[in-house]
Amino acid sequence: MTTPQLTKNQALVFDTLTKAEAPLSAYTILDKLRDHGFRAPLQVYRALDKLLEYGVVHRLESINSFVACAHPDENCHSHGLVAFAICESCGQVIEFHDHEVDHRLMGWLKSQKFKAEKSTIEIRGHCASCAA
Amino acid sequence: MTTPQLTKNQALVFDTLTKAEAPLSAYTILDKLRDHGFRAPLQVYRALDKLLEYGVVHRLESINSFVACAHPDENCHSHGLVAFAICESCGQVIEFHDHEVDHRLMGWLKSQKFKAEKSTIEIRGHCASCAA
DNA sequence: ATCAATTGCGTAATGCTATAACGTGTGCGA
DNA sequence: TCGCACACGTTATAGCATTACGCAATTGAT
Ligand SMILES: [Zn+2]
Ligand SMILES: [Zn+2]
Ligand SMILES: [Zn+2]
Ligand SMILES: [Zn+2]
Repeated sequence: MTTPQLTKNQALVFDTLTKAEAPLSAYTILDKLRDHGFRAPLQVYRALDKLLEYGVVHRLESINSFVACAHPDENCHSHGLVAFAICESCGQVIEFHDHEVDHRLMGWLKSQKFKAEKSTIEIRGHCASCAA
Repeated sequence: MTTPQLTKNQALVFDTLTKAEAPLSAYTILDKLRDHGFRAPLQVYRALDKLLEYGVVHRLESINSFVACAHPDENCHSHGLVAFAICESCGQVIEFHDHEVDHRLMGWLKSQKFKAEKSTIEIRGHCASCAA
């Protein structure tokens, strides 16, 4: 998927996520963009939907938040699973890919004749800095 | 973790989940239990918290729902990751465990000095019956 | 037996997350 | 010019989860 030119709203949301040091909720993004004319949640959600579609943003299901893709250049996303380690202290997210895990999971799913479409792999815990 | 005797509310919620053929949201559980005296979401959430703690119920983060554990007898949960395949047509959930995936993920996390505490692995798609 | 601490329960209020429904404007090809 | 697709703005609503308060039952010393 090649990323088309972003619209104004999409660019604002993407910028906000890119500059953030931790995942942001849709409503947090909304608050950060009020000065730029954002007034309603839907403006954020609509932009996020497109950014997710383009693959430049990920949604973290376990914390209802969004994060800019850490590997926008690699094309891993098209043929592999993405996993996230999320620090519950500082919020930092490490995004990673592992074809071994990928193959193993896909193999199991295939044996069950389950047709996979979307995947979520999220590990919550504490990062090296925060693990005291 | 050994499961203590369930309280009345906990047993009602657990029963509801056990009988269900698909994951249920907290509010759906609430509706199903109104005849048994449930009036507020908190009654459900409190019971769910305990059931999750005992490991007899799982939360599916990607669909904000809860499901009874499919392997209540095995003690896999204590030393391994749990994964779910969720059919978006019929709602059916397949719960499975794979030590290979487990080791691989944990190895990676260890290399990052990340201390894992909770994990979420959920694959959404279509089950064998629904995959037309 | 009594007191204190813990746990569960009931209710009301609130907060956070996400979508539905409606209408407007703009660009672009038929 | 018409029709269509798409982005946008606004209001209202739906869905998910927690905070806060008080009371009752249980437990476990003293
Ligand atoms: Zn990515
Ligand atoms: Zn951290
Ligand atoms: Zn289980
Ligand atoms: Zn199905």
